Amino acid sequence: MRDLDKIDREIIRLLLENSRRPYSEIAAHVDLSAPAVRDRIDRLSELGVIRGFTLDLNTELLRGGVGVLIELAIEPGHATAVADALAALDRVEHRFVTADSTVFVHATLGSGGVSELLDSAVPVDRVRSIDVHLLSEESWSPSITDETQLSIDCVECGNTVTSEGETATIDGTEYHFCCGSCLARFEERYDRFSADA
Amino acid sequence: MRDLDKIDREIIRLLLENSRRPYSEIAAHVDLSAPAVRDRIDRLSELGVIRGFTLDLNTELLRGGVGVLIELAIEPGHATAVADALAALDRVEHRFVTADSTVFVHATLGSGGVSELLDSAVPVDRVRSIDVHLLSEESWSPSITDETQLSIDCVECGNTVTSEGETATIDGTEYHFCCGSCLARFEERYDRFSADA
DNA sequence: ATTGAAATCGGCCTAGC
DNA sequence: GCTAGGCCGATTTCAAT
Repeated sequence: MRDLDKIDREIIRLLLENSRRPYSEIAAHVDLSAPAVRDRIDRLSELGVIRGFTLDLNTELLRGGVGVLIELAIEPGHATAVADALAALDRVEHRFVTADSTVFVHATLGSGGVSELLDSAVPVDRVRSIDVHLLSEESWSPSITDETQLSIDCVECGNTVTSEGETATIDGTEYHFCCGSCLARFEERYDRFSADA
Repeated sequence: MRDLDKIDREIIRLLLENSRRPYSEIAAHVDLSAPAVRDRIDRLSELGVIRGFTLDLNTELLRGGVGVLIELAIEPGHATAVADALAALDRVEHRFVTADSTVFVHATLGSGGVSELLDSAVPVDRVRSIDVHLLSEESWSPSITDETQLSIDCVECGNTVTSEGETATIDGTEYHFCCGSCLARFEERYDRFSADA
């Protein structure tokens, strides 16, 4: 498994700035051919590093309601479940889960307010407290630093996959492993599972 | 000034999903010609509703440091200034300013930790307290609802510009006004200012 | 209609086994 | 010496203007 190199980071930087840039323009910047740039972008997409191409909207010019940051203190162990339930909601733009089991939700309220937003999605008995911060300003400016590296977990043991790791495509899906023995163990389990089914 | 219509919102939705979509494909979806779609996207960009085309990166696969949400309680009246200072930092991805003068900053820490990040940018004497939340999960899913409308402030009086408002281009810049008299007042001041200079 | 970009393909080069 | 991965260049198809 190759890590991100300087060129990958530069391509990401250029696409963060303008994702509609033609491959040929990017190619000129990083001194490669257009197909090579495309290959790298495809690879970054398959890896999941690039989740998609999207818009930077100025939400301050759009009025679909009031912007809020909701702070939910959750029973330990249930933060991820609550966060997942919130992910499905249209009005929720960001979710942050903290190490101490608090969920921050950045959302736009409709006329129904906070209760309309949360009631359907959040299991009340797991929530210890709710704090709603009204927002007067929001901004977003994504970036990537020169130190940014890949951080992929081995699907077998959970350790971080280094450049010595291995990648295997099984039934059309790519899986990443930290070492050959994790790959072997995974394949064995996979074969057993497939045979059962 | 025209407001957002159903087609504008559909175009935004399609671009949020994939900003590299060709105009022709969008055109087929909304039943217009490709140039017409282009005109609308240009208009949305000029209005500032679309700030740019960018990437949705999976930060959980990228390791440039530790993700944190920093909560800064600021002296009333200085929140915006502090937020602006933070905007320039590379490691800061989001900033939220609340109505009660708290600034939330979503950032990725380098080896220098929080102090390295904040020391250079934040005037310490304006900060009442700092709270750092370590993040274990982050997610982003932008969307636009059917109720979303434009919300542009009149540059003369600050009121919201409705569909009855007026737009004028002065020295190459577009300005929006809630009514004709605000436009006239603005132009008069502008001429006086230009004459002085 | 013209210009330019995206997609696709065969072949080359390099690193590693 | 063989394989895999990364890149190039040419060509064809499709989009932008």
